[in-house]
Amino acid sequence: MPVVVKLTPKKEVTVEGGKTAEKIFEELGLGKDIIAAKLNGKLIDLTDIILEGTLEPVSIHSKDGIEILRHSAAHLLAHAVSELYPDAKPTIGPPVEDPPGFYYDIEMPPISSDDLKKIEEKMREISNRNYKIEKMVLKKEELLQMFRDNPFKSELIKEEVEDGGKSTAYKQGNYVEFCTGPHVPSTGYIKAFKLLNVSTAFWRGKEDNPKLIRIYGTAFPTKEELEQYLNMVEEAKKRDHRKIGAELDLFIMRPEYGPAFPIYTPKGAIIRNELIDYMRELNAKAGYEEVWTPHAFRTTLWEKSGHMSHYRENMFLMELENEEYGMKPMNCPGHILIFQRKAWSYREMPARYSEFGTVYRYERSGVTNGLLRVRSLTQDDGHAFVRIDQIDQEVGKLIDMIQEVYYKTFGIKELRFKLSTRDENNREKYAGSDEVWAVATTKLKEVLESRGLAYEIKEGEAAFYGPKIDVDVRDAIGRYWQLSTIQLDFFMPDENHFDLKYVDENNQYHHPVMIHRAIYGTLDRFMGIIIEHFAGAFPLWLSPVQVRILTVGENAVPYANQVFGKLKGEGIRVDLDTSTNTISKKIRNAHDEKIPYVLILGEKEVSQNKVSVRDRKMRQKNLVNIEEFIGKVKEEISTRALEISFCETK
RNA sequence: GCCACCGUAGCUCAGUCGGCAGAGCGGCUGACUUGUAAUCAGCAGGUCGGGAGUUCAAUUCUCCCCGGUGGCUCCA
Repeated sequence: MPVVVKLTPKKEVTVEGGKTAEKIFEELGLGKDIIAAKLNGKLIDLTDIILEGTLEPVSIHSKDGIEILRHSAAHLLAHAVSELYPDAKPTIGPPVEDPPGFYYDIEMPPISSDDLKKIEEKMREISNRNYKIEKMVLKKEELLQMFRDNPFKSELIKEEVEDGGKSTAYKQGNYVEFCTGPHVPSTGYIKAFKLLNVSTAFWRGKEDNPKLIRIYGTAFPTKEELEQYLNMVEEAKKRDHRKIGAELDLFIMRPEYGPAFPIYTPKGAIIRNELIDYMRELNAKAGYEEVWTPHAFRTTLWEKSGHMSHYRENMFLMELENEEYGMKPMNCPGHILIFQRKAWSYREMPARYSEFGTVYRYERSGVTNGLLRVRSLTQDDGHAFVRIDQIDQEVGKLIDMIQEVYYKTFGIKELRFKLSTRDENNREKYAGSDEVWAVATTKLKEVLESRGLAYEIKEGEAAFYGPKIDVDVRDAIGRYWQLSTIQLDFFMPDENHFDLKYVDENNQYHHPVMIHRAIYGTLDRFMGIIIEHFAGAFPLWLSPVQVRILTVGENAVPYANQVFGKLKGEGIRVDLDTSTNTISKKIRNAHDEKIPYVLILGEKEVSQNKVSVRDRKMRQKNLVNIEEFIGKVKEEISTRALEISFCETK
């Protein structure tokens, strides 16, 4: 029977079937980098016999090929562990796309980083033995017999293989894996790999299940690619906001007095305040009225809002004069009190309140992280109280706002939109009627789709009070963090909670829907993300010091003072370095501090009443008029330009 | 909270197989008065995260605690 072999998307040949994919490719003269095949679009092993269909070679350099390589590398890891620790019980070990690599969860005694080296050596040894990786097709009973000593694999076989059905296992040397494959042809294909770290995980992610050792590693088709990746990781570590935050003196932590309570220094506070000013402008444009609410309330409020029953473990609570108080973990109940102060007409909806509200959440000790996960956090919070027919328009405006902020103003392109819906099998966990959920979820979906945004649906991740759209952004080392959020809430406005109302044109009362939203998410996490995004080289409007004046020789000092005063008078954040350091040293310091522009003032500038401008990208424009420079700088600041461009030569 | 690793000067890090604690940068002082990515010299700076134990002697070994990092879990 004929097999159509697609050599490239355009080039096809037809060959006779009935032999292995490997044989077919070999006869067509394909190289050794072919490690698997695709039959009618499905990945298979080279050793599979092909009868008919469309067959494509899968190169180790392709996306599929690399995934197979990493999957096989995970097996190699489990194989090595099994040789070194005969009692170890491998569970699952998948490839991971982001960050690129793989892991394997194994039940075994805890290991150290020295052990990791040993395991890696053993992997190399097994790779060099170049075992053939052989596929075995086995009946369910045979598989259960084969893995009878491994309760994890047995559980998987019971679940995944039908009674009376068959599945596959792969054998390399004495090591056998229950796995559907495909895999590289032999262990010798896995050459460029490295084990990265060890942690723990729970079987199937449940805290009460057995604890497993998770070993992370990565693998690439070539040693060069592996090296390149490891270098990239090293480079990324230099952008870590904790490192840059200390170097540029933006914030400090004093864990002995307040673990995960960030303290913002003068320079960091400038960035925070610039971020606030910008968002304040956007909020005002979007119809939000800024409010302010206290940092603590009696727990009577938190009981009414449901926080005492749903969020108590994360709250800072205190008792005073026999009354219990709680630091606010969220701003919404405060905003609800503001909404409740008067009667509302349908004509006045939506009502919108915003607040840069600092909230306090007791996060478990192992989860905090620099500015990215803290216990005191300031949200660019806002609540819109809307009629149900206004949901889509309101959400649409927020999506536009998110896009403007991230794409345009900050140049952050890699956003991950998530639509979190309720778990349809557990409806009782959620508040509100089926109809309302259906309408709200559909509306959110439509808003995303009408804007052509790719999004992931996260079933079961909705808040109990309503579905939501979240936006995640990556940090320097590739972890995703949630920043923006748009949450629909039918719960707090209802009659069992705050019983919020507006009256319609027929004099009927309705509950408004609450939209909880934050664009940055929190100033803290957002600052962490942009520090890494810009690697500390902020756009001019955000830079704590926008211009530094450097003098060459003491004769230039009076003139430098004059220029300094002029820039300061224009509202530019400027400082002055008249130290006796060499000009080289002053430039180096400014560069290390990522100061956008430096003015170099020496004899020439003094005598001609000009300035020489050098930017942090080492571009320079000599002897220009001060006014010209000031004009351009002010323009870059007021337009919140992403790039510094004064020294650009066209 | 769980597991592994880590904690030495403001920062980056060396060091002690148990015997008076080191460097570079930064800071201070002085000299130099400088033209595009580190001028030279001197000085100061440490309860070696905290507590307990073993020891003639602990920064080093043991235990407990605190904190950090990476994961896991959690994340209204």
